[in-house]
Amino acid sequence: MTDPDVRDAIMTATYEALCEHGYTDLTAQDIADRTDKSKSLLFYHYDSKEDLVADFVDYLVERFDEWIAETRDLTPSERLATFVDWFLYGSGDDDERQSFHTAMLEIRTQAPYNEQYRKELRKSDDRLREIAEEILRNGIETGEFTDHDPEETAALLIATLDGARIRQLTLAEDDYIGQVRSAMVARIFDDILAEDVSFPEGLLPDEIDIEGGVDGTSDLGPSSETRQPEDEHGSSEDGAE
Amino acid sequence: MTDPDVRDAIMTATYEALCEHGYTDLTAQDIADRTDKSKSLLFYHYDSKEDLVADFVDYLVERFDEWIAETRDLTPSERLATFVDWFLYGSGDDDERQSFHTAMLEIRTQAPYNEQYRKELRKSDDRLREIAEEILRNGIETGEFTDHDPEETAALLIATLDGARIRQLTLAEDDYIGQVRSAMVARIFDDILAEDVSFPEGLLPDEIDIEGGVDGTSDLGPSSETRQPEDEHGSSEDGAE
Amino acid sequence: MTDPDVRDAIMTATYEALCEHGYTDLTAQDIADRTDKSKSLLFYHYDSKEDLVADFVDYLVERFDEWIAETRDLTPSERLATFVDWFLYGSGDDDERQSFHTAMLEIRTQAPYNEQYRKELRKSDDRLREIAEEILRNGIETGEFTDHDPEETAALLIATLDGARIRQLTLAEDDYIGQVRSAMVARIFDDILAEDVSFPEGLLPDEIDIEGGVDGTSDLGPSSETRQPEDEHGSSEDGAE
Amino acid sequence: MTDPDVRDAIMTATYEALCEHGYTDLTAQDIADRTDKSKSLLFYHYDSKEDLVADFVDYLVERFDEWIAETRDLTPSERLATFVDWFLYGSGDDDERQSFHTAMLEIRTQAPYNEQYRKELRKSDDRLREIAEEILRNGIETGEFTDHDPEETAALLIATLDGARIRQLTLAEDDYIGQVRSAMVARIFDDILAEDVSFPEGLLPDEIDIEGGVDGTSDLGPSSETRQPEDEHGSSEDGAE
DNA sequence: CATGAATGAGCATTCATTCAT
DNA sequence: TATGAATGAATGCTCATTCAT
Repeated sequence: MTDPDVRDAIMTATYEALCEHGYTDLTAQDIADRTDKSKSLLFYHYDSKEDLVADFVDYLVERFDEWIAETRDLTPSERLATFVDWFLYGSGDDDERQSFHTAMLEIRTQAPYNEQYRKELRKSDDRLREIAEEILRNGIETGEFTDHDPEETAALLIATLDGARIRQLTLAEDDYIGQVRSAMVARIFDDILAEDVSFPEGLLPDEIDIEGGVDGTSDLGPSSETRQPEDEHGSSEDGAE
Repeated sequence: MTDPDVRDAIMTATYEALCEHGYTDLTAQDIADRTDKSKSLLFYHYDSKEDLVADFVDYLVERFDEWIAETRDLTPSERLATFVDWFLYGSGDDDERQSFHTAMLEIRTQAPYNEQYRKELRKSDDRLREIAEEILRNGIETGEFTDHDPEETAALLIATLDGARIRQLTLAEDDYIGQVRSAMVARIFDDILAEDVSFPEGLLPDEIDIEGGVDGTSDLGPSSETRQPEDEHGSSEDGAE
Repeated sequence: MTDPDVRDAIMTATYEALCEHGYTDLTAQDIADRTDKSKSLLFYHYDSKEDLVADFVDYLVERFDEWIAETRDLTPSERLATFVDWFLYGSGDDDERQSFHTAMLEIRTQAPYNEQYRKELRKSDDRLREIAEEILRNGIETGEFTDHDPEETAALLIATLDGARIRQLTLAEDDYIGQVRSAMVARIFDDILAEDVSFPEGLLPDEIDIEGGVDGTSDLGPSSETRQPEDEHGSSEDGAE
Repeated sequence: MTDPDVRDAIMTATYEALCEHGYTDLTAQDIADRTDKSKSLLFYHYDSKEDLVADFVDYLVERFDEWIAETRDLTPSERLATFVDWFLYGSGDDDERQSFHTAMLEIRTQAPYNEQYRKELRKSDDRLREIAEEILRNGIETGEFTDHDPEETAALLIATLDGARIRQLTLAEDDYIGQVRSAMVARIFDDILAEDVSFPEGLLPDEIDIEGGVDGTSDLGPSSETRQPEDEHGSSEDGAE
């Protein structure tokens, strides 16, 4: 894989195919069809479909890291809010986002059976927890957050965020995520934020762009616009003081 | 499906097959192999494999309801602790439990693509939320819990529990669940429990027995013993006062 | 494989496909095409193509044993001559016979790489050597053959016969087999046969019928006729006195 | 193919790949991997894989001729013994030799389906028979051998040798070759050798070196040592008087 | 009810060969 | 010469589902 364009093309095609078919029904053909290349080429570049998907997970981590870098300049509470909303609402248009997270959940679901996926996913999750802890720790240092155990809180935070998202995806018809978000602000962040700090309205920076390009010409969706959480979650500021 | 014994046999076989192969690799043959009947018979009783799995989810709800009935006599805080530990630690031996939840997660993962699964799973989830809300509401009534919005709290609680379990299953190597549990007790229950009430040490009643039998002769594991959470979560009472 | 008709059908189809394509280019489809059944059925009855071919070799041994039984009543020297000509000229029409032996040789060729084939082929070869030794031993007992080491002679005999056939198949344009046959009669049998015994003109009993039927309606070739070696080998009796 | 070094490199690689994978599983990649060149280059030098293999057979004949030239100075009975042992035991270490002959047998097996291979193999075989006849004819002239038909005897001899080797390769677990060798000495050579001549203990001259180099730096194995047949065949002189 | 046999639609993967550079 | 990238045509095998009995 000497040519990064080809990898990008395959990764983008994989992303699209995952959104459309889900992991369980993902075939090599589905991926190739979203490429101007042949199915055989996939196996020229990867030893197996599994390898390809594992690389896809890795690719996502790279995109995530790029995105995280963009939030460095925000204050801890802003970063926290950004993090939460990115987690809960993500990037891409609504349908695509749901499709994508569904597919990713399917891949996670295979982790117990699949060493390779497990390894990549853990790598990705380690980054996630590191970032969350870093944000909390910074907040404690700057005095924006009350003193608490950042590791434990990060674990709780991410469990809740992940659970909320997964449940929204797999079960809910109503705005389950919004409900959890307010509860989280009220019950968890209220304890964490210092007296005079309120939980900022979510503001996402440039989204994670799967395609990795800068011009947003990807057909992965209108990925360069700043996303706002839907209105019903706007109640956050009310619940946060 | 006129004969309930046959249904039980098929459901038990499905459970075992799911534990062993996971949903993605579950074949009709796998199920039939765990039965003294033939593969064709499955299609005599169900129109498709999908139908069979959907019925399996329904079957689980029935078992859940039976199990819930057994907790009616506990105090709200006891029921809450029981609920939490059942959710996080479940029934069955350790391996089986994990296998089972992994397989169930796979099925949930299909919900976005599968109307039928979605319907059954929502039914199951509705029961779950009802129970959680009921427990919280009862606690408020008896004064064991402080006044709060039970629906929102239930949503938060379940999101966290679900997220913790899923993350333990799909990502964690360490005792992630234990970490989340303590954080939850410290940050969420502390607010909920009235001044003089502490979070009880988890005590599970008779477990949900998938097999539904009363004699416990099933090979689904030693399912009738009362389970205790592992030691590291026993710290709950410490963190809850 | 409860129904022997199906096995027979598959074996016959395998025989024909082997004759036509050779082992190297034998595909499951080729076999299925010579059946009124589907390709999938082959894998219903056999776990793999390899298993099927191994069973085919076994099937041949069964046919061989049936054929051998028919020669029990001949005198040792007659049996020897029959054995030699069966080995060198075999059954079936000329083209088919060659094709078949070629395919069998390909299978033998895989033995060093394939445990399963090796096992079946050895079984088949053990029968062959047993029969040859039995013939020689009987001849010594009846005084038709001079005293010699039957095991060693059988080894030499079969090596020569096998080599001759293989070389005819893979290399020769001329009547190489005939040449070897006369030389064998002159140089080997001359020593073995007692003073007053001459090597009988080859006379094959009913041929080995791959199909195993009794009516010869198989399309495996006109297999029930008594075969005679081609004329040019008729010189055998000349060289043997 | 202007550069003989490239041809040598490809031929050597082909030899090694054949030993390791056998003909049936020989891929162009396998050959290229044993070269410092790319797979595409093979198709630059040869129109097809088949062409390459055909050239490989031709290459072997060239090596054989070089080797034969070295035996010119021996007496006919010495050359005969050398020829026999070269045929039965060949050159190279034990494993390699077997692997190689197995692969060659696979190629021979394709001859009936493949004009090109057939042509090359016949050329190679013609040389073999010529040499055998030449040795026998010389022996008759010098009086070392009794008068007999050299062509017929050569045919018999080679059939037996070839059969023995092939059977050892594809079937035998025991020392089948040794058994045939003694029988051959006792039953065939005894008739051929003049009264006062005994079959010499096999002595191989410099072996055929596939690589064709003179310095023996090839990793084809320690190919320049004189090989001796295994002990159990040393009984030849005993059986030959 | 119950089943063994049967099948069609796929699917991941392989590999000789081609081609632009 | 030389190669990395690319591909079409197969191939063995799987599995939900059907059906005759």
